[in-house]
This record gives sequence, structure tokens and C-alpha cells, in this order.
Amino acid sequence: MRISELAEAAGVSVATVKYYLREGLLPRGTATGRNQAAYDEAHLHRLRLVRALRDVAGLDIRTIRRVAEAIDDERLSLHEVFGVAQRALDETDGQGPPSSDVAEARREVDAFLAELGWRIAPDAPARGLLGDALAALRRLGRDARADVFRPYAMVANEMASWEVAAVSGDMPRATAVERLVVGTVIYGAAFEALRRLAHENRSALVAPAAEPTT
Amino acid sequence: MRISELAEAAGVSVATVKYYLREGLLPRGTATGRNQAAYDEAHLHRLRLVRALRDVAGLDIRTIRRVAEAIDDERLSLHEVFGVAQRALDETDGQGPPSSDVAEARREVDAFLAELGWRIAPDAPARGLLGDALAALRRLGRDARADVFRPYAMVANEMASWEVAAVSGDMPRATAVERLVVGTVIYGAAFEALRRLAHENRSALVAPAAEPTT
DNA sequence: ACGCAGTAGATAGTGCTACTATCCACAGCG
DNA sequence: CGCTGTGGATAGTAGCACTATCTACTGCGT
Repeated sequence: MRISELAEAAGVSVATVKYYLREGLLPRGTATGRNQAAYDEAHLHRLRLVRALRDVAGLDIRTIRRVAEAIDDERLSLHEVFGVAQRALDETDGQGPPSSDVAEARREVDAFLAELGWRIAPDAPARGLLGDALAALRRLGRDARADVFRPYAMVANEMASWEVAAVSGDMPRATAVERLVVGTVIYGAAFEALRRLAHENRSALVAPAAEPTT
Repeated sequence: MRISELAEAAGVSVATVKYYLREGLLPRGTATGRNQAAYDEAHLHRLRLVRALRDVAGLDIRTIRRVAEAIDDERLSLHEVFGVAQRALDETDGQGPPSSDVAEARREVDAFLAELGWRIAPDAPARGLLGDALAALRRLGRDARADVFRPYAMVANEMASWEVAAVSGDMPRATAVERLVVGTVIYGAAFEALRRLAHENRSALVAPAAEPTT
């Protein structure tokens, strides 16, 4: 198909498709002339993936490119793609050296994770994010320790087991890797929405009965 | 304290504090002269909240202002603050009319939520987000139905019950409301990090044993 | 055979966000 | 008395995700 058909099918403008081509989010089509190229179903699928990652999960273009590169890199195993994707998703833009309370919180988080017995790379960026969250709680006056996260960790571990189980089969690598990324990112966004809905639900249950319009 | 002390204590520049004052994220200090104002612990706390919401949860300034206004509005009950916060968090920037597959997905999500028996406002923006996620899954070639979210909904409901229970006590409104917001937003970010860490852990468990460095 | 919509590729411009810098008149303080 | 700091205002900046425009060309319908 031509570029305009590709754009139309994915619901974006031709200019946007060109932009994605420039930025390496989308591989170029096979040239059929000096100014003509053909795109196929794989391009359409990739384009839809890019839009889902942008619109549903809110990822930025640089992150999407890194994730796409990990998906395309045939040398990476499923587990390695996980690692790359995680590092891509967690923009590791820590500029200065962390202040002492953040450093302390991160240390406690590391100890907590070790106690859980989880197998996590020492440089996984999500460690830092969790430490930052703990430090933020303390700055806001809560005397939280790292194990306030324990129930959340149990739940997260269960959810992760579903998603890994849904993928670690005998399907071809490309399929498996894509399911993995989509599962992580799109289901993550879906869960965030469900969490808000559940909050509203539980909050309604304990709220005093709505006042009869005075 | 003076503005420079306030800025120092929160780890931001004086210019940034002025910016937040302009934007209404931070109430002005009490004037002690034509060009002098005093800030207190409440200002420092609010400033830390703003930074936590920005740095840890990644909220934008407009959202933070809306959340802060809901916190400060004494007329709002706990449950109402939840509603306001939720609507503030989910930037409802849907421009055009949704395409037919999105509309269909949203309808199915509504039916699913009704089946769960959750009490949720009909206009809760998170409904749309969940529908968008479902539509995205389908566009990517999965034949998902709304009840693929069921296990996630169960988990979300349990987590929400913890957070609501931690707040619906006899504490003063200001304290309760702030705990609520912080719980929703900061724990949400923490959970996201934990989910990634758990993914890495579960993925390591099924990965083929690491090759001995060749 | 002709002309025009469509195309590849490049470069420049736009709108938005979250600051950041500069300026002013003044004021506290050593 | 001067100099750093202040409140308040206005203007500028960097980064992002497009979007618009331009050039040179070309497939395709008539």
C-alpha cells in the first residue's frame, strides 16, 4: 500500500507517518521507484503499536523507538527484551547526586527487595523510582518504611506471573515479544484506569448517603 | 521564613517558587511589607507535595493545581475530592468523535463495570481510558473481550479497599484528604515500579539459565 | 502525450509546557 | 550607605510532537 493508504488505515496524517519514518519508529517501505515505496501489513501493525503506545500509555517518541528497537533485535531473548524495555520505560534522567534522604530510601528499598528474594538486576531503574516514592512519602511527613510496599509487591508479583505465563510459550519470538510489550504497557494503562474506578467505587461505599437535595 | 529559605528547604530555585505562586499552586505568603512576605510550614509542605506530584507521579502543572484546589476546598467531602481528583488526573482531551471501534469498546467496558456492580459515575473519565485500552488491544490483533480485565479489576478493588480504609477514619479533613491524594498518586507510582520489578523477577524465573560467559 | 495529484525527502515553523532570566522599585540590615 | 534580597511583572528558553512548505520527480487517468 502507499503512504497515504497506510496513514488512512491507522488514522494518522501522512506528515505524521513521515515523521515516524524519520525518527526510526517505523521502517521504510520497499522502494518501487525514485519517489515511490510500498508498505505492507507489518508497517500498519507497527504504526498501530506506536499509536497505542503514545495514546493509551502516553510514552514519548524516544521511548517508543527504544522499545521498537528491542522488539526488532532478533538477538535479544524474551527476558532480555524485558530488561531493555524496562530501562527504556524508566527515563533514567537523574541529574545530580541524590540527596541523602533519597539515597537512604533507595538503600532500604534494595534491602526490602532482597528480602523478598526477587531476582532483579542491581541497576534496574525501577529500584530508584520505588526509592523516590518512599522518600516522597517521608518528605510529606509519613513515617513509612519500605515494607509498606509489601502488599503491593505481592499483588504486583501475582499480576506479573499472569503476564509472563501468557507469553512464555512456544510462539514465535516476534509474536511473544510483542505480546510481552503490549501486555506490560497497555495492561498497565488499563490497570491504572481500573484502580481509579475501584477507588471511586470503594469510596462511594463508605461515603455518607448522598444528602437529599437539601 | 523567606522565599529563599522556602526554596532551599524544598530543593527548588526561587524562580520556580515564584512560578508556582503565579500559577496558583502555592498560596502567597503573608505580607510583612511592600516587598516582603513570610512563609510557614504549610507552604513548605504544599511545595513538597507539588514536587512529589511532579517528580514522582509525573503530573502536569494544571492537574496539580486542580488537585490542590480540591484539597483546599473545605466544602468538598472525602468522596467528592476523589471525584474531582480523578477527573483532574484523567485529562479528558478527547477531541473528535471516537471511531466506531472505540465507541464499541467503551460500551462493552460500561457493561462489564455494570456487571461488576461497581458504583461509578456515568461520566467517570477512566471508563473511556479503559475502553481505549480495549480498543487498542483489538487493533493490535487480539480478540480480547472486556472481561480480560476481570482479574485486574479484582486486584484493583482490593488495593482500593486498603487505601480507602487507611483514610476513612476520624482524622481531620485536611489530613484525610491529603493522605487520600498522596495514597492514590504516590502509591500508584510506587506500584508501577513494583510491577516492573516483578516482571523482571518472574521473567528471570522462566528464562533459560544464563549462559556461562561463553 | 499531458497534466496533475501523489510521493520521497529535507528543512523550517508551530503550539505547548515548565520553567528560567531579566528587569524594576524598593527594603531590610550590617 | 550600599548591597544583597524581595515581590511582581514580562519576556525568553529548551524540548517535544508534530505540521507545513518546498523541491524534484512520477504514476496514472484521459
